[in-house]
Amino acid sequence: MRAPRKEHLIQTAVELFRRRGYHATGIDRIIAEAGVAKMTLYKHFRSKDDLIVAALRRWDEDSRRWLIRAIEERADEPYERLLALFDVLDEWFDTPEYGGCMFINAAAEYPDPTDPIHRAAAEHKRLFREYLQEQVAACGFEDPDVVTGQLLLLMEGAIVTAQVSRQVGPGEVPLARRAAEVLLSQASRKLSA
Amino acid sequence: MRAPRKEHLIQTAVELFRRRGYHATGIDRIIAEAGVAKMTLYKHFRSKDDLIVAALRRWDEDSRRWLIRAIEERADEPYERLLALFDVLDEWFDTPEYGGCMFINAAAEYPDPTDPIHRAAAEHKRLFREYLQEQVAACGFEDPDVVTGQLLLLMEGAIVTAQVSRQVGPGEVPLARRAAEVLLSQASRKLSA
DNA sequence: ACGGCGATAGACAGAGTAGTCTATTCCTGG
DNA sequence: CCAGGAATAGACTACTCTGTCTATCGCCGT
Repeated sequence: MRAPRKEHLIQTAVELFRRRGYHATGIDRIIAEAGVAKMTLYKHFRSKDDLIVAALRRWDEDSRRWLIRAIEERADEPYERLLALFDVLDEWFDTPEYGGCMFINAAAEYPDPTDPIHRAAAEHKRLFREYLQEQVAACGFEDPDVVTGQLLLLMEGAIVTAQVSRQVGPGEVPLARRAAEVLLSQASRKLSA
Repeated sequence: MRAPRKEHLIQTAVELFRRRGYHATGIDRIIAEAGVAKMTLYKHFRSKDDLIVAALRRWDEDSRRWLIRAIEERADEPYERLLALFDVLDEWFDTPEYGGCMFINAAAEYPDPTDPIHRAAAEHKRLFREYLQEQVAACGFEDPDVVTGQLLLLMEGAIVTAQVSRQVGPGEVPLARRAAEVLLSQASRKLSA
């Protein structure tokens, strides 16, 4: 085995940071949960911040992969995928331990935009935007930047609203989905398919 | 004077929590910045959490007042106010020390929805929704809940995107505003005015 | 069977945390 | 001018934090 401890450490860190937040999660808690010695952690990571960045990168990959796969399981056509995105969000929000988006939360706790942690969060958003924009472009919209940006606004809005106003939501997602349908139907396309 | 120290303390706490976050801001820092003794703080607040809640309530009032006033300075008609909201957001995002929404950030650092801090954050969102819904209702939309909810999704989405992807934004706000225009124009009204 | 290496537990440093307490000082009302 | 109450500085408790260091243990291949 190469570095199963490192992997396990990152995995544990992801879970704890997601559930409890960054400042609120101590190193001691992480190593206890991972069943690993402190020196092992500091052999693999220079600092806690370093571990946070690693956790963000790992969750970036995992969550994007999961999200994209879930979307593509539900819809083959790019246009339907844009709407399926919201159904997948719904599924996510319904998990009992839902605590918002790990990357938004990271940007909240590390406000300095030049901080590596904040940058890692921003990078995640950039990468998901790339995927979404591909789908939008495949639909033949005239202004894919605009359409993508608007869908992302609805998505982020739903994520945050579901996080802050937990119980209230009879469903932000149906709202977001309906809004997306209207926006897409009103956006001009290069050719009518 | 009745309790100017308490007021000043809350004001200082608001600024520090907004700029640096909650866990990252220590009691010592707050009293130093406010030029106040520690005992004075604990005479007025039972705990740090108590102070956080007080700061959130204060900022809830101040920010809502500021936001509503800014909207109503720009537009007299409810319909225009719904759009003016986004222009006001733009102004807000353009301040150099912009660090996102204090309430979203609080919900991120205190994920437990039963935590008084989290609840104070949710309460702010609820109260602003009330105002917005009045404006929407005044426009005569058939389903004011839906319209309000969709506008809020765009608003929250813009707030978060501006926070996370700082530099990138050639403007989430124009996007959000255009989306709002489309959604409003497509929503059915009871009577055509 | 044994040597070596990597992980272990856990002590430790140094700073920082929230919150309590005391002794002094300052300011105000009578 | 003086008494009283409130705010002050700052010591202090009891933890917790990140990060370092050491001494021991266990497992591996040879």
